[in-house]
Amino acid sequence: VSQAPADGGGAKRNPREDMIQAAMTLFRARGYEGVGIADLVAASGAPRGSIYFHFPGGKEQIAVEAIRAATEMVAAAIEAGAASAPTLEVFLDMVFTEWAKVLVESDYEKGCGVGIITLEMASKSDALRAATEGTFARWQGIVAARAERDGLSPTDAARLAGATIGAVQGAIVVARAQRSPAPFADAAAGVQALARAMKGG
Amino acid sequence: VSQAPADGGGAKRNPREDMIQAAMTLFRARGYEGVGIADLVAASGAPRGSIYFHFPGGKEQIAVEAIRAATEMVAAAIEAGAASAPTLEVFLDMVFTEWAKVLVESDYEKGCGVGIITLEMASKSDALRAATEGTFARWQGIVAARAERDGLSPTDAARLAGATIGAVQGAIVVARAQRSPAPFADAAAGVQALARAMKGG
Amino acid sequence: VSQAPADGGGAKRNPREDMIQAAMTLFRARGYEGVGIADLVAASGAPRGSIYFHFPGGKEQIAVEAIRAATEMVAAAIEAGAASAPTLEVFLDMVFTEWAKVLVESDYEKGCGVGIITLEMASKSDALRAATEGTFARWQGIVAARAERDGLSPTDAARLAGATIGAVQGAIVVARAQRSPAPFADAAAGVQALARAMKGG
Amino acid sequence: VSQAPADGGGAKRNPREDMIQAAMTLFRARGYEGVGIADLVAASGAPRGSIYFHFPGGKEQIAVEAIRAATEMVAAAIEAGAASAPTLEVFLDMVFTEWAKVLVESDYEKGCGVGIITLEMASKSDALRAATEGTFARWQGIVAARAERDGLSPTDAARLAGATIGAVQGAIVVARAQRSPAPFADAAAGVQALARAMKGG
DNA sequence: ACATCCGGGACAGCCCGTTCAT
DNA sequence: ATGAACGGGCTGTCCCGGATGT
Repeated sequence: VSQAPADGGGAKRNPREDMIQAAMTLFRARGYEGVGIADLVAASGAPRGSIYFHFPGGKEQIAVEAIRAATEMVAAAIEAGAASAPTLEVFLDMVFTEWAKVLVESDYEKGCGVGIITLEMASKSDALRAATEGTFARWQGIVAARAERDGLSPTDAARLAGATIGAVQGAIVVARAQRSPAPFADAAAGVQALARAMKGG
Repeated sequence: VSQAPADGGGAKRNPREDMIQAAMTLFRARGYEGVGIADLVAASGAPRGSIYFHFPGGKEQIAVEAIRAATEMVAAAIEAGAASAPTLEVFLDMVFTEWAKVLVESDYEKGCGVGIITLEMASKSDALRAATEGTFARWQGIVAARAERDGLSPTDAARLAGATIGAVQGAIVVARAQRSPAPFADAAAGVQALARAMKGG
Repeated sequence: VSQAPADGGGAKRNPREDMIQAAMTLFRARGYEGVGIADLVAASGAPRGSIYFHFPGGKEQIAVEAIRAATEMVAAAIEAGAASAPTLEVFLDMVFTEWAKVLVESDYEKGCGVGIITLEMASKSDALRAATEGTFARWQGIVAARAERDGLSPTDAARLAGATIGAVQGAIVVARAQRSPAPFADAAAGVQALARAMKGG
Repeated sequence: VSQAPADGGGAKRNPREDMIQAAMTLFRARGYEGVGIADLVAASGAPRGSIYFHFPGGKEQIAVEAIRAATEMVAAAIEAGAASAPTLEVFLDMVFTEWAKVLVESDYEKGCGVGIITLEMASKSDALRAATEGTFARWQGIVAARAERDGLSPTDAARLAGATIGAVQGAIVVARAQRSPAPFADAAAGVQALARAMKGG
């Protein structure tokens, strides 16, 4: 990244970073077990031989780093929304709308890589489970902070944020099964009702 | 196993049924790709040689039938709750509480087999995706019917039911990541707020 | 084996047996680590897909069974020599002479598979080490029995047999390094001297 | 490490020498194929990148130099024994006793690196085979010289020395298989009988 | 109808010995 | 003299058919 001063824009960058990007993309669609190292190599264009130089921990380490990257990428998007939205309700709507758009525009192939890795691997690899744990806590914290900004108590804000993060994950599951964005609207309704109740009460 | 009506004394039942039961159990914990045919054979005690006699469609067919069996098993539990609960709010609480109990008592190993298969396989096998689609619609229908019984309009009932089913799936994801039942409480709060708003409005 | 009634003599037999035979041959020349599963498949003509049906323990199990087969094959040869030789000294000479012939005729490629596996794997796999332990004890027992038949005490016979088995293994090592049968002559001289001393004493 | 003459305080010595020492140690226990470059780097602490600067011939060259170093190290020990022992018989006993001690004290992990490389690589690399050839000739020469000093003819001395070197190699093999020092006693008996016969004759 | 042995490629993740840019 | 990077090959295991009984 640093030593590419005059790069038109389409050239290859760090093979290590390419691998993580490819992992994020493929895990989102096909899960951890459904993606092989060979797929990651093919998708990233990274050289096969240096995988275990960059990632001595193997596929699991790649996934951990992909989870971290995805965590920050999504966190940045949520934070941008939280900063730009005039009210909490608008912000929450943005969250569900944006996720629905991701699903629809990818023809329901792109889900949440962290969610799928959680379900597949939580019982098998504690390293992966721990990585996913941090992800949801991170996202929840951003939502809670925005909620507090609108006057909610820390307790209420945490609860609302937990409901939001969970509702998104669930909507992704049902939306992919039904090939429909409707679950996001349903989920948004629940979270919005909670937000209103907390504000009104 | 539990509803065996007149079995002389612990003898083997239908090997076909045993396989489906084993598949349900294993898929819930480790996902579709994480469970091999050998695991199913070992867990079910079914004869290895006749798998492709009973299930010509192979592993995918086993999963489809396991999804159908799980769909009906969970549907029966939800219907029992819907019939016994005095109010919609109590019923909704029961749903989240029961699911939380499943997670906690299995040390967060048992999730929802349909949810995990959805995320893993929706992009790969339309047969599996279609099976999961029916599952969520079925469960949602039961919840919606109970909501209508409490006076909600069909439109509101469907939305509330959709929020409920999605919130459960999402809570499972986050609960497994965090090894905590808290996400179910958060999710319940959102759904309850929506139910109250619909009743009050 | 059973369903090949009218087989001229050169046709394929049990693929399991073929694999073990190939393993014996290849391990003798190149050692355990120097021979891959692919080599065994190529040399034996056995089907690749059923290796782990016949040998669930993998390469190690193949080696254990190859060691057992080699043990018995050599034991049979030693026993034949022990039975046919008129005196202990003639028998001992036969042992060294026969082994020297194996080395020379194979251009010093064929050694003792058990010896090489011992040196390579004794510190890594106790299953393999234990298999080799039995091999040398078995061979030593045959030699000792022949020595007792010539009047040696059990103590002397065991010692002489131990010296013989060890001397053969050592002669194989040095002969392969020097591409010469001379080490067998030297080794035989030592063992013969011991036999004579025991008889004379 | 031990003979470091004027080293300020435990600092690193020649990385080239460290690599050879590590190779000797590891090859003795696990063989040539069983030791990887990474193991050598880890055990020696030498920088990974400069291996092919110091050893352009790669792993094979490292092994050749390790063989040469081991040859001289053992030769020095044998020569010391030959010089100090009052008689040929005492000297021979020392050889077997010392080797037995090496095996026992290392829990049968340390063998003769030259012997194992011979068996593994004689058919694959003539460079390695040739190196091992010189080793055994060197050791044999020292033993023969000591035997001549006790009055044996050059012919007898060479034969006795050959028997000795071979018997040691063989005893190492059997001792590692059986986790017992007994093979050294058996081997010593044979060689001692030969020495006595030659002297007496 | 039902069960079994065996066969069949393909590919999984991992690690090897080696070389390049500096 | 070296950290970074590389192509190839390792063992193990996958899901799945034929051939063969019973």
